[in-house]
Amino acid sequence: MVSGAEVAQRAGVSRSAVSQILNGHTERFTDETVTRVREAARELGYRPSHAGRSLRRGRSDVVVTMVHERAVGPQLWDFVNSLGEDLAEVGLTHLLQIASPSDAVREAVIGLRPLAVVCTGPLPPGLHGTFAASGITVIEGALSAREAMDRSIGELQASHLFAAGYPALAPVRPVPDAGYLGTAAREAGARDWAVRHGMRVLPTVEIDLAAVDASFDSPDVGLACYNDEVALAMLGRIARAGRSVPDDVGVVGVDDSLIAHISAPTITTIRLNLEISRKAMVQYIVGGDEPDETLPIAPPPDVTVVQGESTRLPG
Amino acid sequence: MVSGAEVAQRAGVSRSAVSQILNGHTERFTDETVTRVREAARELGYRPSHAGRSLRRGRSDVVVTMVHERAVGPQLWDFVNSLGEDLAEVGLTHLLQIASPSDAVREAVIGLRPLAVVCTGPLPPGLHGTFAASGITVIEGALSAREAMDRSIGELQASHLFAAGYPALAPVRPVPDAGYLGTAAREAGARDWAVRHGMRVLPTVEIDLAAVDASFDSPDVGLACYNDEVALAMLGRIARAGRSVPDDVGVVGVDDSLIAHISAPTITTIRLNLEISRKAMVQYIVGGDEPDETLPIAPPPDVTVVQGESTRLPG
DNA sequence: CTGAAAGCGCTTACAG
DNA sequence: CTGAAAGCGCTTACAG
Repeated sequence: MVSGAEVAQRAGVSRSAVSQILNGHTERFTDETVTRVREAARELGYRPSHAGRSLRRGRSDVVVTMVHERAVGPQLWDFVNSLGEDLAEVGLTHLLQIASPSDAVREAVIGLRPLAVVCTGPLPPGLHGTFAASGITVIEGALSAREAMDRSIGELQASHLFAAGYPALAPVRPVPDAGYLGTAAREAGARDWAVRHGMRVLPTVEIDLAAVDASFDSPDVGLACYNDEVALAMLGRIARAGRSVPDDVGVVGVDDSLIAHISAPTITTIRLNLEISRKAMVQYIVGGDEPDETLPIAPPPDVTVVQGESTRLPG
Repeated sequence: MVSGAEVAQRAGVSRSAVSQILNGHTERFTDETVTRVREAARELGYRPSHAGRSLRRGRSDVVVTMVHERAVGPQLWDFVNSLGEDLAEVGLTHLLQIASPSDAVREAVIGLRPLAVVCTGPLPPGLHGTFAASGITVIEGALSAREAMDRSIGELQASHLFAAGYPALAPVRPVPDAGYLGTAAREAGARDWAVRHGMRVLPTVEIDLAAVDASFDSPDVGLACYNDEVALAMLGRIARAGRSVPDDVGVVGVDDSLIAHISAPTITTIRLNLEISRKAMVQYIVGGDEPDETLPIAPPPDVTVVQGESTRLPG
C-alpha cells in the first residue's frame, strides 16, 4: 500500500506538502513543486487512506444508503444510482448497505463514521437515536416524505380510474407484506380519494405473488395495484377468469417499470419523479450543520400517470 | 463520538484493556473486569472506529461488492443479500458500490482498503491490477466462472426446448445491450448445443425492451430468451401476432424471477443456484493469503429448468 | 515558501 | 493480571 510518505520521498518534499498539494491547497507552493508531487502520486498510484483521513478529520466522506427493500425495483435502483452520481460530484463516496434484521449489522455502519446515512425505509427508533448521537446525519424514509408520496400515488391511481369511467375501485396489495413499503398509505390514498368522489370501494384484494391463483370475480372495477408486479399478476388472474382488460376491468400499477411496458397488454402505471428529493438530500448532506434532525425539506410529491393498455382512456 | 478511551475511563481500566476485552481476548483479565468493561461499552453505545482499527491493522473488515448490472434482478439481489449474511457471520462488513463508468468513483474504494472487492461484472484490466497491487483480494466475474455458467444456461435452454419437441431454436437478446452481462455466452451455449443435436438454428432475435413491437413470424420455434423480462416481452409480441404459446412457439427465460411466475402464461425459466459459489467466495476471502489472484475455485455451474406454461412438457 | 510536530482511535508487543 | 508506549496514514496549526 503506497502511503503519502512514499509520495513525499519520491517528490523530495515533506509529508505535509504532499497532503496540502493533493488536497488542492497549492497556493503556497511553486508550480514546479506542485507538478512534481502530482506526478509522483500518479506514478505510484497513490490513494489516500480513508482510514487515516477520516481519523484525522473525525468524519469520513462516505454516505451510506441502507436499502430496506427485499427486492429493488428499477425506480429505486435508478434513484440510488443517481444519488451516487450526485454525491460523487461533491466529492462524497456513496456506498450501499442491505438492511438486515440484525441490529449488529446495521450498527456496523457507525464504525465507518459516515457523513450521513440515508434510509429507504423506516429505522427502528433506537437506531435513529444511536446514529444521531454519533453525529451522523440521518435521512429517513429517504424517498422523501415517503408517506405523503405514497398517499399521492394512491390518489392518482383512484383519480385516473375514475376519469376512465370505472364506477368501483379495489386496492390490491401483495401478501405476505414483508418487505413491501408503503402499502397502507397507497391503499388509504386510493380509498379516500374514491370515497370522496363517490366511487364504490370494494374490499382490498390480497394477492400472493408466489402462488398462481385463478379466482377473480369483479367486473367493471378499477384495480389500484401496489406496483407493476402486482398489476401483472392481476392481469394473469383476470385473463384466467375470462374477463377482459380494459373493458371489464382496469388495472393500474406503480413504478413505470420495464414490466409495465413489456407486458401484453401494457400496464397503465404511476411514475415517481424522485429527482427533486435527491437534490434536496445532497444539499442537506453537504450543508448538514444540524446533524441530529431528519431531512426538513419535503418537496411536493411529483407523480404522474403513464397510460398503458390496461385501463380505458380517461375522459 | 464515544471512543475507547471513554469506555476505559468509565470502567476504570486502561485503554488497552478495553481493546483486548472487547476483541474477545478476555483470558488475561478477571471476570469482574471483563463485565465492567462490557457494561461500560454497552452503556456508552461504544462502536469501535473503523478508521482507527483499519489504520492499525493495515486492512479493514470491509468487503465491497461492485454491482455492474444496470438493473438488478431478484436473482442477483438474493445473491448479494446472502453474501452479506455469510460475511457477517465471519465478522466482515458487506458494502455495495454501484459500478460507475468513472474510474475515479471506482478507485475510491481503494481508499477504504477493503479486505476484498467482489465484482459482479468485468473490471477494466487496469483496475484489476491496481486493486491487486494494493493488496486487495479481487473476485471478478463474481457470479463464479460467469462465462461457464452463462454457457450452461444457454445449453440447458436448448436441451429443454429440444426435449419439448421444438424443431428449431432462436436465441433472443435485448438491445441495446449496455448493462446486460453474458449475452454472448448464453447465446453461444444455446446455439452450439442446438447445432450439435440437429436442431435448426434461426438468426438471433433482437428485441428493444423500451419499444412495443408487434412483429413476430416464426411458428414452431423455441425461443431461448436472455432473461425473464425478455421472455415476457416476447410473449407479448407473440400474442399480438396471433400465435399461440406453447403450441406454436415455446419461450424459456432465465432467472426464475417473480415475473416468470406471475405472468400468464407462466414462463418456463432457468434457475441459477449460486449458493456454492457464495460459500467458495467467503472461504476465499477469509483465508485469502494469495490476495493477487482471482478466485481459483470454479464450482460446477448449478442450473435447473423450472417448468412453466410457456413451453410444452418435455418427453 | 516549506517542514516538524501533534493527535485522531485503535491494537499489539513489551514491561512491570 | 494490567498499563505505558509506539505507530498505522492523515491533516492542520505552528514555527521557521
